[in-house]
Amino acid sequence: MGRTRHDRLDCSPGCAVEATLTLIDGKWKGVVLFHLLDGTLRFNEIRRKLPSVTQRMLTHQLREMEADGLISRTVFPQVPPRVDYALTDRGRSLQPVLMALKQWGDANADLFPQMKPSGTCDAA
Amino acid sequence: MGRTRHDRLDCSPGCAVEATLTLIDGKWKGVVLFHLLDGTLRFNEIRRKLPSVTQRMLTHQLREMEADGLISRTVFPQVPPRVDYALTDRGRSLQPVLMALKQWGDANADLFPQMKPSGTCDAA
DNA sequence: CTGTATCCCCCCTGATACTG
DNA sequence: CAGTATCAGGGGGGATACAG
Repeated sequence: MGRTRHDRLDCSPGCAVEATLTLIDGKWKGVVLFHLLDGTLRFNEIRRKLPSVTQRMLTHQLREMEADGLISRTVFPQVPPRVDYALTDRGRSLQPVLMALKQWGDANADLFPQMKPSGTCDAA
Repeated sequence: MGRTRHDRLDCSPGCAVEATLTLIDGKWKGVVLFHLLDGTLRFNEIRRKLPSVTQRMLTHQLREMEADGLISRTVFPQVPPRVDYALTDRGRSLQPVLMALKQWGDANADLFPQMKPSGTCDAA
């Protein structure tokens, strides 16, 4: 079945915290969602924004987020193929969470020596 | 060295999102931080709040959060031993992030069938 | 009470090649 | 362009026993 990823949930008052985390952790998910806040993106457009993600992993993470109802996947029957990814309403509702994560990360950039200051990135 | 956990960081405009996630994902970290918002806790007090965490994992996660400067660890040289865990200023600054995660989780509880409504948990 | 130490397994993740 | 298939490795995580 499809819900095995959420088995880590126990039931304590803070379980909703972990529940949300199970949806957005996993390598790249947070960044992908963040970029989709700006609008629909094609597969390779997302790929270009994540310099070191592999094709296999990106596909996998996108499929999981689709299964969780966070993003939508639209296939255009063309040659060459075209697939658009966009946030669903539920995915977009994560915006406050994503912005909180980003703001904290920027404010504590000293913890992440390999993270360049916001705005100086290669994908900017 | 101690920073290998953060190797997943690439440099794209959303990298701060992933950066923050590397600190609070990992099983139980989010919930532990959430509970520590209410005040200092002893090792076994935390353990009681996480019904299914193993001793080994809890120790490990606590050590990582300590290394990341999110929590402080105070050892009282007593028999039996006593160890207090508390949020550092940096850890407490995660409050907006943690609350955003919790609010979203509660608002989307339908995604997590095994999560009982907030307030009905065994540890309440 | 608060941990370490040891063993072990599964899955996440990567590398590479192939396909419609 | 947008994937899938396959092989392989490393580490996250669990169970259990032991220690100060």
